[in-house]
Amino acid sequence: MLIFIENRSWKPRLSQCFKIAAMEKTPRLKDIADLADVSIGTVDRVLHDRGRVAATTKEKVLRIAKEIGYQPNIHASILSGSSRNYRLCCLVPKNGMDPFWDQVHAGFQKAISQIGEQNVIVHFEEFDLFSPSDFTKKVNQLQLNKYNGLIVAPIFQREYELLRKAINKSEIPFVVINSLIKSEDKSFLCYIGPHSYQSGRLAARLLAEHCRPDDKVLMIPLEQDYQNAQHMLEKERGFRDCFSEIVPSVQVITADFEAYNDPEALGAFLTRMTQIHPTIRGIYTSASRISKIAAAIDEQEIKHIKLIGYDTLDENLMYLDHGKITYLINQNPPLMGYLGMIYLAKYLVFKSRPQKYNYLPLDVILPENVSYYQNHYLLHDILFIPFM
Amino acid sequence: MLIFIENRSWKPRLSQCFKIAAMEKTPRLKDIADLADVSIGTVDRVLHDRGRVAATTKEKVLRIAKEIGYQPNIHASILSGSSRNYRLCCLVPKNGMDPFWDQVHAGFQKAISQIGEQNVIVHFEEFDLFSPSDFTKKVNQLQLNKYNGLIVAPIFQREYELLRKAINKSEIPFVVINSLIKSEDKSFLCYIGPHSYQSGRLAARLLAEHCRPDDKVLMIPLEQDYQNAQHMLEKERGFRDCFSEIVPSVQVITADFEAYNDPEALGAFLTRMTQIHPTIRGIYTSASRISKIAAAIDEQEIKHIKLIGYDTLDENLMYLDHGKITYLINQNPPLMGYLGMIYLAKYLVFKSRPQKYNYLPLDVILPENVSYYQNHYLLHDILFIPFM
DNA sequence: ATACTCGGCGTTAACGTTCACGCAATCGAG
DNA sequence: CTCGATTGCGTGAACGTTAACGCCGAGTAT
Repeated sequence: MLIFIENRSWKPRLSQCFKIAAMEKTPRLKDIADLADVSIGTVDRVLHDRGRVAATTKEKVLRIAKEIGYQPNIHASILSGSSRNYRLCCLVPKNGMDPFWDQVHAGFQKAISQIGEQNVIVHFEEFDLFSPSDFTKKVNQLQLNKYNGLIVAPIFQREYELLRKAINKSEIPFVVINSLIKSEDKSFLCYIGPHSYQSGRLAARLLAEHCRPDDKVLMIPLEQDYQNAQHMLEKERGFRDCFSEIVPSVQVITADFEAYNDPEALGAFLTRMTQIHPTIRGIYTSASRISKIAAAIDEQEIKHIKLIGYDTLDENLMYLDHGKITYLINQNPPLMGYLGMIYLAKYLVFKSRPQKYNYLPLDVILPENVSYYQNHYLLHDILFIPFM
Repeated sequence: MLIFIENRSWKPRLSQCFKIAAMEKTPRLKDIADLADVSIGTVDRVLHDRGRVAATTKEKVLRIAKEIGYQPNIHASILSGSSRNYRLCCLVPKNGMDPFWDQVHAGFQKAISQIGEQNVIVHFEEFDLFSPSDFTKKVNQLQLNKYNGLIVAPIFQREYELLRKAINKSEIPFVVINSLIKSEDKSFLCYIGPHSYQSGRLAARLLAEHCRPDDKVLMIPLEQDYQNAQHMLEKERGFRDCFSEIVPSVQVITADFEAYNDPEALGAFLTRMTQIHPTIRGIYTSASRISKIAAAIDEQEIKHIKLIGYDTLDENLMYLDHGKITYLINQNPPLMGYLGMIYLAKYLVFKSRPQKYNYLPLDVILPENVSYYQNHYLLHDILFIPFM
């Protein structure tokens, strides 16, 4: 559809003259205003729903805007509003305590470096990954009304309830990352993180391709109190479902071992398991600690056993290179941090609402393609993008 | 470093008052101008090297700009220059002839929809994927001086030479996608496409994990005149290198079959091969036509044979779902088109020079994670981003 | 001496959007 | 009937950068 807009005056700027010949102008507020016989200010009030406009005028403006396909000029918008600013708060596990969360923090930093120009200030409220009480403490000292938005990792299911109620009362938008709590409450702006069930299925598929009819596979979560972590249970469910669908004859054995920081104990445990179940073909760890298994397992036992786990942590990569770990599944922690912050900032700055559920890609990693998934590949080039 | 800038007047806009308390302003042209005792116009001339400035003034301005860490405001810059425009030309295989290139075109379209605001006009000059002479014809009717930039897929090694010389004479920036021609000439702005050698290695690794000592693997390129396509040769080299490094006892057999559109002939050929080499464990196709093998191969023969190939074409996905194809490697054709255009546009609009070599990620695809790599995942959210 | 060119610099309109402010008309309460 | 509140709308400054234009003075050619 081509609409002729009469009222545009052309000054003899050379480049503009060229432009007339080359392409039509994109419609502006002014064009809507002219067509609707109102002022720019009125159009702006309509489009931003700032009230003080007659119902008929409003309708007319909206109709015309739609007809001529108005799209706001994001650059003008930012430039104009460049004096506004927003305060975000990140309630996440401490940086420097856990390699997984360190990578998430790297993603945050990447996002911050890109949205800095947009007048977004980020405050970190970090808690101890292994201490529910520390989480509660940080929640209590959080002054929600100081912020325009919140990013939260609901690591502790029960303790998180407290925060949720406070957020709902204050009505600030919040983004949930890493895991979804089973709850009726869907008031979050969006979720960004792995699809745990699917992730378990993918691991199963990779192992299943190697299994013969009477093989067994071992699942060792390596997570403290994993029965209380929703995403761990989902992974196990996916893992088992996939096996029972594609190679039902293979037996899946779950056996957790929480003292994963003691290599000798873990080694003894693994030796015992392989003796009881000599046809074990693969071992799956649903946390990111598969390197603990690789370190503890006996050189001989591993010959015909495939190890699979999560994330490109340095320890994991070492064993992947040595061939002790066969596959890693990348849950892309930097992207989680990056997108969480970007989406929230975009929502505040541009009022652009993200998809509600954003499942991160599950990348299968082998020594030959690992380089593409390290160092936030692609995030280097792709920056915070203004769009509505 | 904190610099106090005296001369900024503050109008009583509430949000701005808040801002003073919250953070320092980022330096503007005006701040440089004040410190250097010149006008904005002069500073702009210096920074854009538009001449007409005394050497001492120029030096002074540059020094101050560096000292206060001046970064141009990209939004103001675009807004101001929004009347400029740029013309790009895409010299690529026709849309609608080949599923791989159709996906590349989808990436182009995505990029166009995002850079449209930036006043970039894209013209397509499409040639027949299977006709070197058509390529030459299109090159000859191309008026290079009409464009500010070029994107080219050098499918035909020899015929491409002609174009290269013309480009070099005209000195317009050009982006090379899909494959790198072995040539001394490195004058292109950047390359975007697969790392063919590494791609072959990855395929080898995936198959090798399934091989026992005396197994064999079959490589069937399924490409017309594949000896003349540089990237095909690279893939084969990578494939063989990887096998000889990690399981040297496995024999790699290359056997091309160009009549790949005749399922019966291909089926007969495969039956013959499996009879001659009964221990074949896997078949690798270095073009994106692995579905042809899946369609032609006998149900019985495939039981213990893993098929691996490239790209998420519909035909390939069907056989992946059915379990006939075990792995697909995604070379991400949409991303190739997308980035090619984005990088060129960014270079023209923002003068930001991309990395010279951009190798696309090699994603391993199974039925459980295929959804993440279809429909240009992520490109939906991540848009053309202004940055310098 | 006059008419130029041109180096060096400042001024200013324009890009499209936002939002505070202010004016006029209308409404409702006293 | 009057006064304050509210509704509906227009005006214009501001955001930071770009580049056309024009002025001044020094140098050069006639």
